Amino acid sequence: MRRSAEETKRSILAAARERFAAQGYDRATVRAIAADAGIDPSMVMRYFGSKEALFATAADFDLAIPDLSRAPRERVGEALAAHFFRRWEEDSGQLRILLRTAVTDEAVTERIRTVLAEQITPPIAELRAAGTDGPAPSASSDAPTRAAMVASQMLGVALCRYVLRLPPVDTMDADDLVARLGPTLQGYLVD
Amino acid sequence: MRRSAEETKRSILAAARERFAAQGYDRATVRAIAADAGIDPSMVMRYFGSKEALFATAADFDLAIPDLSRAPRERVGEALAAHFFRRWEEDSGQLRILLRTAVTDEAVTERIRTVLAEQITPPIAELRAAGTDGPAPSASSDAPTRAAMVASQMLGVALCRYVLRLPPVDTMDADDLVARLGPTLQGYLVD
DNA sequence: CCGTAAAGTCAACACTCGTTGGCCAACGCT
DNA sequence: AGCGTTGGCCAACGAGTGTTGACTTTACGG
Repeated sequence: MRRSAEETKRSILAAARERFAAQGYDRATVRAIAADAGIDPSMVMRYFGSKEALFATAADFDLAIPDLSRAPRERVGEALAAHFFRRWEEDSGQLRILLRTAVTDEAVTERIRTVLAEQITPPIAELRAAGTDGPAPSASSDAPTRAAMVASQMLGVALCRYVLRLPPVDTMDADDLVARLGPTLQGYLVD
Repeated sequence: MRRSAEETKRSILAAARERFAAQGYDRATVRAIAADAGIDPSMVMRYFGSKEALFATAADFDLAIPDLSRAPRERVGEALAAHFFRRWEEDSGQLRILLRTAVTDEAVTERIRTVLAEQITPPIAELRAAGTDGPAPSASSDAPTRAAMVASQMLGVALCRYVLRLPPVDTMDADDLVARLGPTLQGYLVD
């Protein structure tokens, strides 16, 4: 009994997150994760049951979206971009796991679809409904399309910055990126 | 001797492209590719030497970039977006291979960096140099940054449309996407 | 102070992968 | 017809994978 159970469990989880983020699901082997955590591979199975279960808990995090109602209407795009980077810069591991595994694992892809539909689209629809004052019918809402355009730009820049490490996006100041992405998101949000 | 050598070779290559595009490098097994081509796995080695060599020839294609000098200056963004989709819609397989493997294979990532630096950045630098009439010094050219922003948006929308199949981007008309992406690229290109 | 449960190690299983070498069969030529 | 070349298959090897069970060591409580 060197370490406590909870302590070892956290150690395994941390090593798993790092490996999954750096190498993706297939190339991150249980043996390598165990070696990083300083224990035997069998302990991974003991504490998490299977590699897939380990990945499930390692990839179980929330990507909360802010309320767009605050922030001046002319700068909502910039505010949204800033929010994303504020979250990503403090922990890019989760995002790297998401992008590295989404291209292979259908479950992760489905999760992104859900986040887009349930967490990104509604605030945008609300923002646009608030824009049209009065009982404007806003016939066929294109909020899903606008949300998807926002997602495509943000996923793209995240891919280039954290996964592909494409210069000069990978080394730019987050502030500079926000300044450049702001007008784009603004265009997608409010035309 | 059922088929000619060249015929079988093409058959293997076609199966390989489909598998690599759909599953990425690791999950596209030599055995599965051989089964798709209707021959024995050993034939793959005979004709291509190794799995990595097979991948190299399967992923060896050019992503040519158009000349931005034509097209009216106010619509250069839209023209560029249209060009990408014209190329992608006729053969999305190559692009899927690129995106699915770039997140795992460092060589593919490096290839993207090279394309960005040698094929995308120069035309943009030239476009901007042509914009400033006269001997404007254009002190520190931010063409690399602008090119990277363009790349981030286009890679992002390609990821969403062809790999993640994120609704509604995956089913939208290419024309509609071009219309929405045009202003964004325009902003990145000419401020 | 000893027994017991927890924390950890070890060796192995069953499987899949890329890869190899030997064998077989069909065609084209003289 | 005979022969060599060529396209193809079969069986197997060696390495690496996730996973399992039995064994060993450590700490703690009566």
